[in-house]
Amino acid sequence: MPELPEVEVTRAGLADRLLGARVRSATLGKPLRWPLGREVAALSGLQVGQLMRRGKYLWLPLQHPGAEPWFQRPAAVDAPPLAAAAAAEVPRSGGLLLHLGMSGSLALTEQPGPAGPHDHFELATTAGTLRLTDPRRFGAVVWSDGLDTAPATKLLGVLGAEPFDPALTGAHLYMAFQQRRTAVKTALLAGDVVVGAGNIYASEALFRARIDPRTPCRRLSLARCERLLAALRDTLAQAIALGGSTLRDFKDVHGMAGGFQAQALVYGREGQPCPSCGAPVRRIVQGMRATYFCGRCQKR
DNA sequence: ATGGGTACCTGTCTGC
DNA sequence: TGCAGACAGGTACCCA
Repeated sequence: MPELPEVEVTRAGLADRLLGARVRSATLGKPLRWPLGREVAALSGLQVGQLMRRGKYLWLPLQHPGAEPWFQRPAAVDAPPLAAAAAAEVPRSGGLLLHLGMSGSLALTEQPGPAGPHDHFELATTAGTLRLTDPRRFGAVVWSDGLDTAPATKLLGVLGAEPFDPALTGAHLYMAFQQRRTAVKTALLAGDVVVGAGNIYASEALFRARIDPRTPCRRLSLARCERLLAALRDTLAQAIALGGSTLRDFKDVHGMAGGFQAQALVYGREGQPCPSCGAPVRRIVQGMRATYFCGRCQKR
């Protein structure tokens, strides 16, 4: 489910509320994509930093608040033994890397009800309880000591550019695509050139750019790469403004569905008239994923 | 190295 | 009504 807009809507809804909160406890449900080790038991007392997004991942920094002045003591006297004891019990500062997979969503509630059968991770904090609901369990919660250490480096290192990075240009797309023989839709989904477009927004952006999703990357001109990047940015920005897309599972942090799916021009609209020319929208399968497009408006 | 297919898991919808 | 099968927003991994 969650593509970049849904993850960004989630981040925006959580960041301010969680900033500075202290972890009370962490609870695991059924296993997710990767095991979260015994770090979970030692998260209590850590303080939440600025929630960030990279691609479809969220990074929740958790820092040891030892340097915080909420509890004053003569540091010179007992700092060494206390520091040694803390180091043995509490993980080094780091954070949780979260992924929503296909069906995940996060909610932060002050008074959470009992956990449901699809609630697989819970972080109780002084700002409320953060809960990950994910029926298909393709999502992930992983501890990393930092963004510059494993496993964060491994997971994030393969990601392409952020679509809204002002340094990213159509020329970058063009150069990267010159090396590729795959269809442009497949390349967008792969996310190693530009991140953020999943199955919905890849189809939507290609429609808006009037590019046939089957076009081999290396056949795209510079002008069409520029058009594609602009269309991708427009599509993602519109989706973020509308709270993302909800096909079935996605909810924002308040439990509200997104609104973009009603604005989809081709995704999920097989046989319906193209909003531009009226020809029936086609559905094909690329890389075992459905692709929707207009065979008349979108050119190879 | 690139690129394709497989696997992970559960729920919902369709057609017989 | 029951049931098998297809399909669903992602992505790491294995093999050609």
